Parts: sequence; structure tokens; C-alpha cells
Amino acid sequence: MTDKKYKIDNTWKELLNTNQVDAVETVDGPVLVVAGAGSGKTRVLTYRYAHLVQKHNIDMDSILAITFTKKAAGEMKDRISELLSLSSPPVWVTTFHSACARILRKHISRIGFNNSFSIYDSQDSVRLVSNCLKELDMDTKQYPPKRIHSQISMWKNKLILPGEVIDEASSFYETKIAEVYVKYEQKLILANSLDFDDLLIKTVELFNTDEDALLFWSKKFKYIMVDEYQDTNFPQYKIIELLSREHKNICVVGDSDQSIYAFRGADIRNIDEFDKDFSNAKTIVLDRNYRSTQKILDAANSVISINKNRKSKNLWTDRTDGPEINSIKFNNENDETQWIINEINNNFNNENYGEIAIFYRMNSQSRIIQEALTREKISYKVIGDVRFYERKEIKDIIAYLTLIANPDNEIAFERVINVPRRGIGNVTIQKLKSLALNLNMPISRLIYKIDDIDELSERVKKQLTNFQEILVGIKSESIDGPAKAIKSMLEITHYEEMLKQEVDYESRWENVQSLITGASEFEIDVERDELDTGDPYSLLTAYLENLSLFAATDELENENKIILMTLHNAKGLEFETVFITGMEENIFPHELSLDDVEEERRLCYVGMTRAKERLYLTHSWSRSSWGGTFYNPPSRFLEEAKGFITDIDKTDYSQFDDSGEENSNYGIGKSVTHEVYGRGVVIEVDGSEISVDFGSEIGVKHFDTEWAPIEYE
DNA sequence: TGTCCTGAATTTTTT
DNA sequence: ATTCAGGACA
Repeated sequence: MTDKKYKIDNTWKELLNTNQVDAVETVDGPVLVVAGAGSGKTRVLTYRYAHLVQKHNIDMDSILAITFTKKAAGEMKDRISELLSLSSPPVWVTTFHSACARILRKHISRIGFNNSFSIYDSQDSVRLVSNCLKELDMDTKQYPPKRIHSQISMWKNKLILPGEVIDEASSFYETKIAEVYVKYEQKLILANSLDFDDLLIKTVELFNTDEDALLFWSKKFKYIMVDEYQDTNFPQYKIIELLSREHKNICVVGDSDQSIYAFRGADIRNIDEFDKDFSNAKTIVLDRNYRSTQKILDAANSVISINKNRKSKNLWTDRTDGPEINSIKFNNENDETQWIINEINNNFNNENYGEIAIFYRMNSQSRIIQEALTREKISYKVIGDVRFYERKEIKDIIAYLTLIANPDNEIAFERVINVPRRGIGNVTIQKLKSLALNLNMPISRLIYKIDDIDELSERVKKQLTNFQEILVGIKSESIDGPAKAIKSMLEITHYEEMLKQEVDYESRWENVQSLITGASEFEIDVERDELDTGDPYSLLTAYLENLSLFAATDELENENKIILMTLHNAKGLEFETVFITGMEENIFPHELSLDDVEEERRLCYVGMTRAKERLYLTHSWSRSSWGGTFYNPPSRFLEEAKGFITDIDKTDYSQFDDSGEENSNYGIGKSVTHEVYGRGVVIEVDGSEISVDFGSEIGVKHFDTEWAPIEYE
């Protein structure tokens, strides 16, 4: 969609319908915009923003525009920048979490934290839970850290404190988890760190306890807009309620049919009760769909209408023409993927790949699609794929930087104290841990006091001193910013030499190089006036925050690449052609979500309504995962769309058969073909274990020749 | 302290 | 199918 530049001369009104214009022009007081799928919600929000700036002369620093995902925030920034011809995007068009991070960077000291706090991502948080369990002598089998963490997160989102949980625990199990919660909170404080939930909760706490801070921020933001309001949770509701107290110019936009985040505490109540929470609220309904054909709307409506307790909406469009929606059945996921690629090749070329999106329920489903696209040399982009930042080499480097910015970060410390190997083993770490526990100080602080610790051998003390010197060395160069910090970390720790020992050294080193590139770009882009000038490491801190809250891979540019993403990530976007894959029971709806199928159904509705022209729903008779093969019946959502979709049977479309051949003569340098990865070269043989290099895009994979689907050429 | 081996876990969705 | 953590052993 190309928006014309916003001009004050009212020509912009020609692009909008009456209700949309109303939503743009109603700037004062509470406004609820009920915006159905494809009703031009983003356009309304961006024009409203432009209108505030141009017509009402509102400073951009006084407008807070909140979206849910990093991707949505990026989209909105781009479109506003285009409308207003800005050279750099407005700072306060952002996600809840990063808005809160920014607020807390300024004022968190007022509630007893240090402004240089670290942000723990989910991985870090789960690790911290794991540490708590160990300290409490609890079995991680009986108490899986991941599940415990999500329970803790649920409590936190309801603003229930550890003490209250302890008091009200009704079972032994609950008491035990409550104890973990207590410890977890203590450890976070000790580590001067916040988890994702804390970013919201501490902001609420700040506003509730510090009148000045609340006044500062609620006076600052004269206008507040919140997108995807149906997905706000309780702390988020609190934050906007508090922030809008002063000016009361709060505009929320949402659609309860598209609420898909209940699993992380989103509460539809927030949007349903908006007019009770904010008195004299005006409601504007956008029910004209500009995106999809009637066929697509009919099918989507048919599915969503199954949900009970739903305020029914009447979305309409004048696009009565359009191709059929096909529901296609395959033998297995390889055929499914291959057929999709052929269909793409028949209808598209590299000029218009950008119009295609492939959706799936969970990220793991994307692997096979990526591999097939790579093999076919079709350019694609995976959205929301955080794996880059989860790679070991990247996490290691980030951990060093984190430790510079916040020496109290326990998780980062444990990660790198012996990476690269420097002879500090588990025994030493355990000693340091129990010592730290006794002294109630972060383990990372201890290394500055090693001379006072008698339990350690001279050799270990020397190694610890060495580690401390490494940190000091990196720190002195980190003032120049993250890129320099990374380079000096690599140099001082001889990290590359360690990587050279790995079989896939080259692709790992490439990752390191792109991390440095990203850091340099960040240094150019960053809003320097937003930084805390009192802190010499604020540039580094900002970079780290950017990493944990905005992955660089998340920008959705017009690159003419096929877009791959989860259904959750698809919200708010639109494409000419959409494939929704894996339409099978237990996949979608996912087997772990069967207790809330209505939410899965909304997710299906969101996915279907992304399509403008052409929608494909595909499913497989069999699918392999966990090294086994599973047979799931077609998704119930296909049945629910019956009458509006056309079934096609492609189970005779056999591109892949299962004839496995035994091979015995593997040797270094031989070419092999892998069923999934394609051609590669054997680079190492060790008994029945071989390593195969599939080139720079796929990298080196390790197989057991007894099992791997490999053939000699 | 480091290495090798075995067995278990992995896969829900996002910040 | 692949990776990872923990335990035994060098």
C-alpha cells in the first residue's frame, strides 16, 4: 500500500471512508476504534499520528504510539516517516516493552534499582529459574524450569507478589514453586536485572509509588495510541490507564476476534470494558474490509462464527470476484513443501516474491520449507526467527558485553567465566557460588575479591585474576561503543582461535562478522540525545537493550522475498497470496492448546484474513517429527470452512519416496545427497559418525550413518 | 579439570 | 533426527 504524503490540505480525506476520517479527527478524549481485519486500521493510526503533528502541531515526543510486536512497531515507524517525510523515525512509536525500558532507564533508581539494569530474555530467565531450583535442592525433572518460569510469569502478570503466593498456596507443589518464585525475585534484584514481565510491572510500580515520575510521564504524553488493544494484559492496561490520567487523550484500536495472546496473560476484558474504564469514551466501528475477496471473508467468517460469546461483526467488501480457496491434501510434508514451491514457480517469479507469505503454527515447521527454498534458490525471509541471537557464539559475545554493562549479571557471568576454556571448572564455580550465597553478593562481584578467599588454589586464583583482567581490558575499550567492544572482546579472549577448533568455524565466524556489522549500524542509527550522558557505557547499554527487545532480523522491507512466519507473527500484515501449512489436528490447533481452541480458531481467522487474493490451506496425511512419523487428521478448521473452500487431493503427488539405501563406504571428500539438505561433501568420518558440509547457507551437519537419509552419488 | 559416553528432551505461540 | 546435560572416568 502506498500512502501519499500527508498534507494539511484535507486531500488525505479522499483516501479514507467516513468512519476512518472520524477516527483520525477525533483526537481528544478516550476513543475506542473497533477495527475488523483489513479495515484499514494501520492507515487510520498513521494518518491520525500525522494529523496530530501537522494539524494540531503536537510535538512527536508528546505522542506515544504503542504496538505489540517489534515488527509492527517497525512498520508503523516506516509509514509515519514516509507520511511526514521524516529523516529519522519517531522514538516513541514503539512496543510496550521498549517504551517501558526507556521509561525505567530514566527513573528506575526511584524504586531502588540501578539504571544500568540488564534485561533477561526468556532463555536467561529460564536459566535463572534453573539456578534457583538447584540452590533449593529441587529436582529439575519434577519441576521443569520452563514450566515453573511460565507459572511465575503468570503470577507476575497478575501483579501477585511472592509473599502472597506463599500465603495462599494450596498444595505442596504450589508451595515449592512459590519458594522458587521468592528466590527468583531475590536473584533478579541481586543481579540488577529485569525480566520481560518486570519491564511492565516495575513501570506500574514506579507510577504507583512515585508521584513525580507519574506526573513527568503523564504530562509528557499528551496523546496516546495503542494498537492491538485486545492483546493487552493487566499491567499494560494499568500503564496506559496511569499514563493517560493527565490528558485523557487515549485512543485504542483492536478487534476481539483477533485476540491471540491469552496464553501470555492478554485479557479481552480490557477492550470489552473500555467504555467502563474510560468515561465518556467514543466508539468508532470500522467494518468495511478493503483487503480480501468476499470468498476469503466468507471462509474466515465461517470459521470464526463457531466461537461462542463473540460480539458478532459484519465485515463487508465490494470485491465479489476472486479465485477459489483450495484446501490441498498431501502424503507427507516433503510433498506439501515441494508442491507449494512448484505452485509458486508457476505463478510467480523473483519480481513478485514479496507478495507471497507462508504461515505455520510453530517455528519448527519452517525448517523444511527453508531448506527446500534454499535448494531451489528462491529468495525468502524468515520473520521472528530469533535463532541468530540464540547461537552460541553470539550469546557468548553478548554475555561479555552484558557483563561490562552490568557486572552483577549472574547468567552472563556463568556463561563466559570458562569460555574460552581457561581452567575454571565446575568445582571452582560451585565454590564461588556457595560463597556468593553466604555473602549475599552477586557471584560476579566475588572475582574482585579473590585474594581474600582461602578455599581456592593459587592456580585457580591466577586464572580468576586473569579473567578479571580480561573484563577490565574489554571495559576500557567499550566506551567507544558496541562494535569496538566486540572487537576487543574477540581480541583479548582469543575467541576466534577457540572457534577455529569447531568443524563449522567458517559459518560461525560469519555470524560474528555480521554481529559486528549490526553493531556498527546501530551506532550510526542510535538517537544519541536519548542516551544518558552521565553514563560512559550508555551506548553499550542501549545496544544490549536493542538486542533483547528488537531483533535486527525483524524488519520487513520490500525485498521481493517470500515471507515465512508463524501465524502469530502474521497479525497486522497482508499479502496477495497466503499459504497456511500444516492444517492438521495437533499441529493446528496445536495439541498443547486444546484447552483453548477458541484462541486457536481466532489465530486461524487472523491467518486467513491476511490474504488479499489467493489463499491456500494445506495439510499432510503424515508428518515426521521427533524422529518418528505421525498421522494427524485434517484440522477441524477445514471442516468449519466447508462450503467456502475447494478440496483437492494431491496424495498421488509423490516427489519423495521412502526407499532408504544402506551405505558403507563413506570417506572424506565424497559427495553425498541428503534427503532434506541436498548435496554436500563429507569432511570428517569417525566410526559411524560423519560430518557433511552443505555449503555456506546450510553449513556443516553431523549424522549417524546408520540412520541418516543420505545417499552416495 | 577435561573428555567421552549415554540417555533424555525437543515443539506453542512473543516480549 | 539432533542436541544437550549430567555422570563416569582419565
